[in-house]
Amino acid sequence: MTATATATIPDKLLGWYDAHARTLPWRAPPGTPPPDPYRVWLSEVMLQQTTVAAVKPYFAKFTNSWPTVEALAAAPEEAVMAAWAGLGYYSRARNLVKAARAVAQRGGFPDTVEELRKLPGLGAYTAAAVAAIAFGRRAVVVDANVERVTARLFAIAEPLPAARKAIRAATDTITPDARAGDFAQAMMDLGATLCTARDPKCLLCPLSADCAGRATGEPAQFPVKAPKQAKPMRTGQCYWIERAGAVWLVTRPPAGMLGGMRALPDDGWSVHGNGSGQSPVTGAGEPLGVVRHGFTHFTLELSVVRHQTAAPIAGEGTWWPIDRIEDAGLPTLFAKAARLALAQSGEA
DNA sequence: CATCCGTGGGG
DNA sequence: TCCCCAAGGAT
Repeated sequence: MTATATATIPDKLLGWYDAHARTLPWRAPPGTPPPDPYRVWLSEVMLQQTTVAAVKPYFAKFTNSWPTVEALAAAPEEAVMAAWAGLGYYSRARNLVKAARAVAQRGGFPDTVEELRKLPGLGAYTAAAVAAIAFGRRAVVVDANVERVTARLFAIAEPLPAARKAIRAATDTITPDARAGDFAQAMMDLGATLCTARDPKCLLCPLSADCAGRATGEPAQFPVKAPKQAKPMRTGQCYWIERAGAVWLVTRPPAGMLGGMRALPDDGWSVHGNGSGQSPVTGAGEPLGVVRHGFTHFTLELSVVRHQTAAPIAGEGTWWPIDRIEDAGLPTLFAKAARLALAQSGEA
């Protein structure tokens, strides 16, 4: 019997990873010393529910502006929020600053899952990933890729999210003591490139002979998921208030939707079901059009209304130069609204 | 355990 | 156009 025939699942997977690992800016090649924990942590937080392609330019921008966790800890939160604009899930950016300051305060990153887990923004997944990838700890790393790979490998038929316990236990049984970081990344690479959600490429998979899901003939049925609810529609207004080449911007409350981000003033659509239609300025505005934007749990149709006024504006805010609007760090919804307003004034 | 929290790309 | 999905976490 050959070594290949008796190789274990982790051995086969690590062998595949040695030959096929993706090259990524935050990653060390297989078998080489681990990368800077700061870069591992930063990339893992950015990658939460976010694609590799979307993360790459942000990772470059952040490591360029703030090369170390100490540099990030010293940065104004406002600058970090603005740099994060467009990446989504903005509580990540707020927690990023908090965690960086805690790490700088204690003189470096903790190197165990238990201690990492205490940092804001690090849950079970991220704490395990950093411990394994940056510190070589044996940790059970389960993200959406691993969930899918493991559910197929063991043909786990229980639907998510209830199946998470069984999936974690099964992943634990195949996680090796050595090279746990490479193993975790190998599972994620396998899920991202071969064991994909639709149309898994079993013919190229190093684990196909071991895969109970493939043996069923329909590996793509795993993991089984509960049906999803339809997204409701909400409507609202936002206001492009101009005065002398500047536009009125506000900073949103720290918690809630787009929390802590700079924004155009609006009529409260994110708090109530629909917006009130109530402008912060008196007088009739000029309707510029509608921006449609999909959030996780509802779709928004946001009407953009222009006001030109010399009157003071109620509430806190700042007059932002319109020719520097790109630097305001607006989240995508308001960047779209601003684009609409600018296109309209270009025609005027 | 359920809900909230963004965004862009692919089928 | 619409739906699904992606290196989840906090409450």
